[in-house]
Amino acid sequence: MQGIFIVMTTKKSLARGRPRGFDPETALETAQKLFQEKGYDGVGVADIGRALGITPPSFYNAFGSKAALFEKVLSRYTGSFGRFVPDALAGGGSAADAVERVLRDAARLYARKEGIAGCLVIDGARGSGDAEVVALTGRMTAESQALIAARIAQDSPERAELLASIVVIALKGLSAAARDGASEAELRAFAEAAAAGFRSAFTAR
Amino acid sequence: MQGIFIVMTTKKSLARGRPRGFDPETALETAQKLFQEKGYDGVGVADIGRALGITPPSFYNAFGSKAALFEKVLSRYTGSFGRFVPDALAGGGSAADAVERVLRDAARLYARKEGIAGCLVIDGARGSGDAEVVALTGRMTAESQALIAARIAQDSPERAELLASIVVIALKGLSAAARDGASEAELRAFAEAAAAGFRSAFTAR
DNA sequence: TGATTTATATAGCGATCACTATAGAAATGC
DNA sequence: GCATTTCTATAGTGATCGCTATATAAATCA
Repeated sequence: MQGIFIVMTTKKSLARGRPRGFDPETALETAQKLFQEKGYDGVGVADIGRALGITPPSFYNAFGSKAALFEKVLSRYTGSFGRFVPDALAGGGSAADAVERVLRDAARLYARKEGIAGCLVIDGARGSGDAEVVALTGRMTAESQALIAARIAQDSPERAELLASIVVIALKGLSAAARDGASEAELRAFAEAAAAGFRSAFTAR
Repeated sequence: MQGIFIVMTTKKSLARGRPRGFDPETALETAQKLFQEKGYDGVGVADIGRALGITPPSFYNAFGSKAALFEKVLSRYTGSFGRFVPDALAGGGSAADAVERVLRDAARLYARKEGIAGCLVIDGARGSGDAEVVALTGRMTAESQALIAARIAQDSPERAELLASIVVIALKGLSAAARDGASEAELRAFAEAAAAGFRSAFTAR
């Protein structure tokens, strides 16, 4: 009897002690919006607490630290919104076709919607004074770049690294421009041009 | 007699009072390096004072405020380093040729040299909590975009605005990537691809 | 020399930051 | 009922931020 319960409850705990007054998943969603609007340094723990209706001790009991919360938010982000990169790469056609899908999707997804614009991984910690979170987002960007390079390498193993860096620089331009208020039409126009430019670099030689 | 002196000395004053213990022009240069390394929010007045060997009262007596100093630094920046945009636009050939020069020069100039990378106007205040300096750099970026649009309009008046936004998004990508540590080879490869992409967008239709 | 002007340094202001010590509230196990 | 466990709020920690009040040092003018 007991064994069954133990197996079924390894996740949520047996609800001993006072229950939480807020939903951690909702909290991650709220924190993601805040981080994406104002950047890592622009969001204070007090801001998050106010948005969630909780006080600092509850925050630290649930998440450990501001940096740890940001890491959880980033993980959630790459698992949902950020899936468009591997998804676009997984489609058919040449590497140039795959890159074109990546850039077009980025233009569509990065465009401002309800106050949110750009990529949290690329720009969420940009300019932050916290070296730890800057390094974290840098590693995550490098991981996406590696995914892109791996796809390009299927068609052009020699120049995959350099060609992938071209795509990532374009994504950084799209994210920065979106955060600066560029319209979706402008982002789309750039994505088309960048895709054409990539195709010419990809085809050349 | 007095009138002549007044006209001749509106700038440097007649050296009444105790003279400055530091050179304001050198201070602007030092501050520019600091702002470009760490961004507006990343540089404290104490940092600048330490680098110049002066104390806060001297700083505020000379520059008024941190934001005012940043504005002076930006003005100095656009008059020297930032001249590459109007200079590249002023050359011959088509608008696509002019844009290609802009992008190539940006790749070369934005690449990290002595710890400095990217564009101070584009990224110097990115993510800052100071709305005033963010608005200032935004206006300055818009001015450069207007210059680019004006050149494109000579060849393609209908689509000049959208085409100019493509160029600025590319510049934002170059600046962000340079600050993230991209090599000059990567920046150049992107600039070539972006120039080719712009040419295809410019020629189309 | 003495008054005036300007720049300097010491010290500290109020605000904000991430974070925490302490204690009380709300659940379960026995 | 009572102990245990967990989450909660009040209040405040030390550090850092941009900036300044006060007083003094160093120059010129009369």
